[in-house]
Amino acid sequence: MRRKITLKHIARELGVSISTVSKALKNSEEISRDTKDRIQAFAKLYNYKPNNIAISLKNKRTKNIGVIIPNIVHHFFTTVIRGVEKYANERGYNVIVCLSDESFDKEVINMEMLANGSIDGFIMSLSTETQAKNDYNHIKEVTSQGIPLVMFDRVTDEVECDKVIIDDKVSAYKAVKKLIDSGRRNIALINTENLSVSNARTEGYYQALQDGGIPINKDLVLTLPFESIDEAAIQHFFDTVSMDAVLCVNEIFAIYGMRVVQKKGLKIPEDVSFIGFTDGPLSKYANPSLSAVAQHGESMGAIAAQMLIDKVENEEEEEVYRTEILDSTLIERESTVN
Amino acid sequence: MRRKITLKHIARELGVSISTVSKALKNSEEISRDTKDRIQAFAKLYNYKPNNIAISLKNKRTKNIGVIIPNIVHHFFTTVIRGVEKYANERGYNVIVCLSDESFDKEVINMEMLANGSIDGFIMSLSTETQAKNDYNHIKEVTSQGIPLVMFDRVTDEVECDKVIIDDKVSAYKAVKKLIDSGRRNIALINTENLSVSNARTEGYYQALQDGGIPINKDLVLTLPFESIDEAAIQHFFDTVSMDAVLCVNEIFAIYGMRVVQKKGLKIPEDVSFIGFTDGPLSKYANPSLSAVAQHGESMGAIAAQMLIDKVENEEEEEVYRTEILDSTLIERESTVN
DNA sequence: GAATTTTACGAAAACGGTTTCGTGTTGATA
DNA sequence: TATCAACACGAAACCGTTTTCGTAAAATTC
Repeated sequence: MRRKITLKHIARELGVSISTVSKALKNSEEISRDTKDRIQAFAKLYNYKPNNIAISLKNKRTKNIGVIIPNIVHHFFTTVIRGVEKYANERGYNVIVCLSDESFDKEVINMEMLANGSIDGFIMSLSTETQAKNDYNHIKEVTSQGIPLVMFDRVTDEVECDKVIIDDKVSAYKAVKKLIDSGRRNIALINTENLSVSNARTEGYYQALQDGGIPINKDLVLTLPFESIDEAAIQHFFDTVSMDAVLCVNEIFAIYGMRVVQKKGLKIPEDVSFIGFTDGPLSKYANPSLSAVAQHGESMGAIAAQMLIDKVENEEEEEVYRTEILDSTLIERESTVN
Repeated sequence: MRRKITLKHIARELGVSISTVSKALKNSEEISRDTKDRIQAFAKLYNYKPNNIAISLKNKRTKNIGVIIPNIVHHFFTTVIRGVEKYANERGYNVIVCLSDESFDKEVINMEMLANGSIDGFIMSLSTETQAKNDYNHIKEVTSQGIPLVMFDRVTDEVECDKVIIDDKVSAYKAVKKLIDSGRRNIALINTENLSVSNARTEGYYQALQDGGIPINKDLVLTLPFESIDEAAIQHFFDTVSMDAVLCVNEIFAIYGMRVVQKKGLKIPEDVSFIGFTDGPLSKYANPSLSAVAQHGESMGAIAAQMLIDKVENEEEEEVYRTEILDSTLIERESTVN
């Protein structure tokens, strides 16, 4: 077991000082060609690589970025991570992933753990619990220490920092408008409690109906607890309410809704159109395939990473925060008529 | 912007030495009650937290574990990460995720980056390119430095380390046997090139046919390039070959296959049964829902993390390596008859 | 009251690097 | 030949901890 070699080893072995070795390996002008050659050859032979931790301590830079997300078993977050990872890697950063599991406490613990020197900055999306509690002190604590933060998707106005989001209201608006334009009048909505993005989508839904001159009917809105598939509630909803289109704030609700509707002998999209939020494999491979609002998670992740690293590397910039609003795309598939 | 406070600050502020502060905060017997109280109160007031990097350097322990996977936009790997993260977190470790993107080069770069002190050990699953190349020097390099490694799912005999896998051969065998027992005779297989797990599953498929007294017909096997959905090839396969059951080495092939079969007017499962590998949301929400071999990624991740951390923390144990073989479960849904 | 033991703290080394500054040798210049 | 700059290198500080060891002063013992 060859243990990692250090500058000290090389110095001792070659009878020079540590500083000389360090300089030689950086090809410093201060060191003679001869000595540099000897040292570089030796280092190469023993595959010397500087210790990241020591460098981090010296530079007060870890080249790690912390990503805190509520859930990783969720296609959207997964694509965001991929975007972050790809971009960060290109700029020489590693990504430490922490899952809050939609829990406030875990979010706090994870942030505190990473904030003590492990990372240069955070990228995060709020847990539902945090959004419900509306308590952001742990986050303010971190930003007040000067640690850069970029929030994405599930954000809050309570914290001043860079943000990258899609305009959920406009996205929902456009989706509903599409349904109206294709002649639908009884448009239902299945949404979720306590979630910033769900609320924004709901606003867009109402706005589109209003602008389309369609009276609002609260019976057409089914609100479910966070992403729990309450099968009975969904069944009951479709049994008691009649509609010709449904907008769902997530994929699962839509997929499950389509099942129920099909079981009732209705045709999709002829009798009922469906549009889901957050395009993922489920939408793509559903039968019929599901029209969906694509959020482009990978770009979102890459942009968040770029904003973060730019801030990390530009020391003492003026404290000005940006909110980047990304376009969403309505991907039309079999569950809607063209 | 309150910058992070250090021992040095506290020491200067209170007119004591750094060592005294350090000891006081650890409640050392060496320090008088009075002094300890003063220091602890001060530290609490300014929310002192020791710097992780400095501790890592001192202890030669980072409390980070590196996870290298080919792809994160893949439900199975996602569940594994979740398992790793949950377990690791409980034991006070953070998880650094790197994606090889199925590329040999990225796998090498990521490992080298992390191996220079950033992590205490690795958990990894091989990229297809690495498996195709059959070159594991980067991995041997790391293990020879004494860095603990646990491989999962896509493993190789070429590297000596702990492993955690499911018995893909047996799993496939059981799935095919199930099909045979339900009366199917023309059982097709859709697999993929250059992938250890796909090969093992293929072996199980052949073995089950043989043991079931069913002659092997190579026409019933369609081999596709890695996870690319060659729609034309799949279409052609189902157009030219007739079968009454299909085993697929991944979800996507199965889902897509079911589509093609349904479009041809055949009924699932009456005319053709389908079983997929790696149970995920796609299988669960497919229409009809897809029977699948569940790999229990989350347990796999948790077990891998446990093996790794145990090794990391048990310094100089005898070098004995274990391979943990997990049971898979055939989850029967609508795509097979009971 | 002298010798010894506690008590309570500080100095310094160590982890593995980087970097500033000082200095003994050269070789060139006047 | 005396002076001085250039060269090539080493000492030491520093990043933020932990930990060993040394030591004044106070307390105890005889």
